[in-house]
Amino acid sequence: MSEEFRDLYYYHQRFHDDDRNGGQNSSTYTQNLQMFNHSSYMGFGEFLHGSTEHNTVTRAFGLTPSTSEAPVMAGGDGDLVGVSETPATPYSSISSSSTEAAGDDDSNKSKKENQQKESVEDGENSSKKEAKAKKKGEKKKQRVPRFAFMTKSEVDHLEDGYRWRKYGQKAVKNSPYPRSYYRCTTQKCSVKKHVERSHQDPSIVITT
DNA sequence: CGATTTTGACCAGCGC
DNA sequence: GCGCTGGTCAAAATCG
Repeated sequence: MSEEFRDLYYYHQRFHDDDRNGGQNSSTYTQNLQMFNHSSYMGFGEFLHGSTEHNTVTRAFGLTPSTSEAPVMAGGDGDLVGVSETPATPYSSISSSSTEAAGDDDSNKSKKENQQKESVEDGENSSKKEAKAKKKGEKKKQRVPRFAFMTKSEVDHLEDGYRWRKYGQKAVKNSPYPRSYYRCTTQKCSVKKHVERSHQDPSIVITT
C-alpha cells in the first residue's frame, strides 16, 4: 500500500458483489453502517448533504480558521449524519471513514495536509501565493483531518450533491491510476477532495 | 460565452 | 544540497 494509507484509517467494508442491488442494497448497507454508528461513519455525499450550509461542511472538516486543533468530525459525540438512508447516488457506496488526529501520529506527510489547510484558510481573501509566502513565515502548521471513503463505482466523478471542479491530476506512486484533485465550487465551500482508484481493485474509488 | 477539464510547470517539505 | 513526491496553479482546450 502506498505510504499515504498509513495516515488514514480505512474502516473498509467488504464490498459485496451485490451491494449494488439497486435499492435493496440498503440492507447490507445499513447494517454495515451500524458498525460505524458510534464512530462516525457517513458517506461523503451524505455527509455533505447532512449539512445545511456549506460552511458546515467546512467546519466539520476542521477547516475553520479558528480551530487550533483538528477535531474529528462527529467524533464520538454521536452526531452522525444521515446514515440510514441510501446514498443519493447510484453508486454502491461505502465504506469507510477515516480521520487522523491532529498530528499525533505524525507521519511524514503531515506537512502536506497542513499546506492544504493553509490554502484553504487563506484562499478566501488572499491569493494562494500569499498563503504560501505566509506559510514560510509560519513555524508550525497543523494537520487537517482527512476522511477517506472507499466507494465502489465505475466512474470517478461521484455525484454527491455538490459541484466539484477538477484542478489537478497526478500519477501516484505504486498505483497505475492517477489521482484527481477536486475543489468544491459552491461558494463558501472550500472543501477539497482527492479521488483515486484502488490499484488492488480498480472498481473501488477512494475519496479523501 | 461561461464553466469545466486537461496538462505541464512550479513550489515546498522530506529523506538521503 | 539534491532529488523525489505530493499538491496546486494557470493557460489552453473543450463542452454545454
